[in-house]
Formats: sequence, C-alpha cells, structure tokens
Amino acid sequence: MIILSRLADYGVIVATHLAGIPDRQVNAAAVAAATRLPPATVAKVLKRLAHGGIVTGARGATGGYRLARAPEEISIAEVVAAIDGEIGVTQCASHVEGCDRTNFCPTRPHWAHINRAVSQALGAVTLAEMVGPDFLRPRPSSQVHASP
Amino acid sequence: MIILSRLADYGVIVATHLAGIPDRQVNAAAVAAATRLPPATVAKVLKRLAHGGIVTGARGATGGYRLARAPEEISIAEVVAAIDGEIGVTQCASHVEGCDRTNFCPTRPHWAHINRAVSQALGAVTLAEMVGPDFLRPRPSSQVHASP
DNA sequence: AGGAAAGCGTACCAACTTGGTCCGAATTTG
DNA sequence: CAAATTCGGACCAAGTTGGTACGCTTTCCT
Repeated sequence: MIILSRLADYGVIVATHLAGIPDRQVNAAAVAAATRLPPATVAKVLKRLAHGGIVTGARGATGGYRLARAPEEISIAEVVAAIDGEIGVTQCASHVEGCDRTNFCPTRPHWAHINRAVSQALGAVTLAEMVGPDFLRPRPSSQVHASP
Repeated sequence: MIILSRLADYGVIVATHLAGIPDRQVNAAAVAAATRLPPATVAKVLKRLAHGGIVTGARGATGGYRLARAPEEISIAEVVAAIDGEIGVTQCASHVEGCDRTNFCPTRPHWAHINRAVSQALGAVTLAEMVGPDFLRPRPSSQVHASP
C-alpha cells in the first residue's frame, strides 16, 4: 500500500525544490522543468500549495511562486495536508460519529495512537532538512545516494 | 487523506474479531454478522488474510477461518500488508529503480525514515492489544487531531 | 495605454484503483 | 455417495484520483 498519493508526492518534491532556492521566485513551468514533472500537474500542485499557505504566488509578468515561510518552518505534514487534506489513519479516525458499529470497535484508541505516530513522523521532517545536504541521519555510516 | 484503505480497515476489524475468539473456527458469514460488515466483502478480506498467512481457512463442511498464529504475534502492519500489500510512503519507497529523476530526489532517505516510522507505528500494535479490554476507552466525545 | 506573461479558479475528461459480486473447483462431513 | 461449505479465481461497477484545458485576473514591459 502507498500512504501518500502521487500528488502529495509531487507536492513534497515541488516544495523541496522551492526550498532549495529560497530567494528566487520561479513560475510553474520552471518548477516543472526543474523537477521533470508534468507542467500542468505541477501548476495544480502549486495552486493547492498556495491555497494551503505553503507557497505564495505572485501574479503578472515575472510572477512566480515562492515559499511562504522559511524552509525550516514547513513540515512535510503541512505539505501533504495542503495537497490531500488532513492526515487520518482510517475513516473512523476522521469522522467523529455515525459509525453504527461503534460498539464493536474497540480499536479506535489504537487508531488514534497510530495516527499520531504517523503525523509525528511526517511532521518531524521539515523542508530545510529535506533540501539540506547534511540532514540528520540516525545512521551516519550508511550511504544512501546510490540505488538500493 | 486517509492512510488505510477501507479493505484494510475491514481486515483489522475482522482480524480483531477473530483474535477475540482464538479457539473458535467460524465461517465468513458468521464473521460478517458479528462485525456488521458486508458478507461478500468480509469473504474477500478473509481470502486475502488467508493468502497473507494471517488466518487459515478450513474447507468443507464445518469449515471456517481461524487465526494462523497467536494474537500477540500478529501486528497490525501484517494485517494491513496482507490486504493492501507492503507499506510504503510513496512509490519511490516501493520501487527500487526506474525513477528518472533520481538525481533530483534527495528526499529518499527521509522517505525511508518516515516509512520506517509508519511501519513501526503499525507494527507495534498487535491483535492481542487490539482486543485487549484494558485499552478500550468509550469516550466518543473528544476527538484528538494532530494539529500542525 | 496596450499587449504579453503569469497565476488563479473552475470545469472537465480519462484512467486507475477499489469495492463488491458471482460462479466454479475442491473438500469434508453425514 | 450426496450435500454442505469453503477457497480460488474471474468479473463488473463505481468512486476517486491524476491530468489537462480554458477563461479570467493581475501585473510588468514596451
């Protein structure tokens, strides 16, 4: 199973790319060219990111996108939430009521626990760490640049 | 966004139900009746669970399903993996190669880290803990969100 | 001031995945 | 031997998602 949708994946890639050039303001086509992603989809992703407050878009000629905050202030969870909405393990974790088998469902505390763990895992990594060359690695010995 | 698919959710519910009756061997219809889930879908879920080694199915008359292992030996991650396949944050985390923007992707170590955190969160909880009576807290009022 | 460039919003279409159903083959009990 | 019951596969419908296109607004440059 895949946790993140493809658009969310694209969103992280795009946001990471923007984090790598914090002062530049580039348009969607340039981001698409730099990330080798479909331009139309990149535009869609950037729109959602702008709507979520991750990036800010400048209109007009010589306009473009730019990160709305510092890269170390933006977590992956925010980027993902801007694309696909709030993170939830299952639908029981999202909707509060209406489950007619609530009595048969002693699993919700565990879902909440797992949900928090996932959110914490996605919220612990920031864009600055994503783009940083010396990111925090729990295992500094392993080399991860090559293909696994 | 929802992490687990609905079938995976059903699988956890079904497996938890089976964990609650470790010595009984019940058929798919009984499980569906007990869990208030669609019978056909429960049958499908049980088939995948059997294929994944979570439950064992006995054919013939008076057949039925039973947990293949002890409830404390089966984690949620296994159940989810039996339904929806191996857990991966994104497609980059699953497929080993073929990504033509590997050079533009310094994010994979972080994906691996997040992926491991998610897997650990899902792997830390077993079916025995799911069915355990100590954990169920019937408090449907407060819903905790992982606020960013 | 006008044209061009770029973002913004919406709408739309295609495709894949998912949810759900059904029937045949195998197997065990009575 | 027959009936009941299950597994295992194929099969179909529907929802969601990915992706694209178009019109509008805004801003800079000529």
